[in-house]
Amino acid sequence: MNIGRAAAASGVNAKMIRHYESVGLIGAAKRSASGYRLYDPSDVSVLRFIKRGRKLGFSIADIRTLLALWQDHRPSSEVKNVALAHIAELDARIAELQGMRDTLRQLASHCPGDARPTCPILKDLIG
Amino acid sequence: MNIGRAAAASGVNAKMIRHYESVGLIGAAKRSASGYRLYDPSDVSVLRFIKRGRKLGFSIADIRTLLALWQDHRPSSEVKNVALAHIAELDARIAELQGMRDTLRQLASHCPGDARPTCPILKDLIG
DNA sequence: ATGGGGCTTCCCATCATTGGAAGGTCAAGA
DNA sequence: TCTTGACCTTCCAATGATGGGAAGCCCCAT
Repeated sequence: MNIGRAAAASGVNAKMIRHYESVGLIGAAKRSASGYRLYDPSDVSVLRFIKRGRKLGFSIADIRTLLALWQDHRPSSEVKNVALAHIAELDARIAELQGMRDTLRQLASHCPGDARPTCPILKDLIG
Repeated sequence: MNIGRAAAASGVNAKMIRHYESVGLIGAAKRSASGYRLYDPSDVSVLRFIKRGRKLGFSIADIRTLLALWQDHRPSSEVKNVALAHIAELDARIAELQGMRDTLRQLASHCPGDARPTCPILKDLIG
C-alpha cells in the first residue's frame, strides 16, 4: 500500500505521515524499488492510533509514550498516568480560557456598542 | 527611557518590544545617538495595552485592530464586535478542550490503573 | 508515447515567543 | 584613565504541528 492509500485508510494525510516518520514517531517505511513508501495494515493501525491521540489533544511526545506503552504491553497504570496528566493540562487550559472569556464577557456586557468611542473594554486594556 | 526600563514599566520584555516593532504593531522607536531605542510614557501605555490584550487571548492581529480603534476614537460598537468574535472563539476552543477532557475522563475512569496491560484508553486509541 | 495523477525531497510559512552569538555603549568604581 | 559589568544592538534559529508549493521521478491507462 502506497502512502496515499495509507493516508486514506488512517485519516492521517500523506504529508503528516512523512512528518511523523521524520520525527521518529513511526519507523521508516519500507520502500518499493522506485523509492515509494510501502505500508501494511499494522502501519495503518499505528497511524489511526496517532490520529485519535491527536484528537484527544495529546502531544506528539505523549503519543510517542503511549505508543510505546501499547506496543510493549506495559501496565495500564502507566497509560492511566499519562492520561491523568493530560486531563490536568486540559483542565488548566480550560480554566485559563474561561478566565479570559468571563473577563471579556463582563467587559463586553458593559460596552454600549454604539457610535460613542467610550468603551470599558478599551478602558481595561489601557489599564 | 531605554528599552529595559520600558520593559520593566510595561511588563513586556525587551525582546518582545523589538519583535512588536519588527512586525509593525508599534511604530519604530526613536533612537539615541548611539542607536539605543528611546521610549516615553505613552509608548509604555501602548505596550501595556498589548500586554493586557495578550492576557485576554487576543491575537496580534486583533490587538493591531484594537489599538487602531482606540487611537482613532472609533465607535465602541467596533471594539465590541472584535471582543464578541473573540469570545466566540474562546467558547469554541473551550468546548473542544472540554470534549477531549470528558472523553478522557470517561476512559480513564474505566482504566484499572494496575499491573495489567489491558486498558480502555489504549482500546479507544486503537479504534 | 503521452498525459495525468501519485510519489519523492526540500524549502518555506504559520503564531508568538525565547535563546543565543557577536559586538557596541554606558556608567561606576579602582 | 582603565576596566568591568550591565545594558543595548542585529541576526539567526528553534519551538509544535501542520500546510503549501516547487522540481522532478514513477506508474498506469489510453
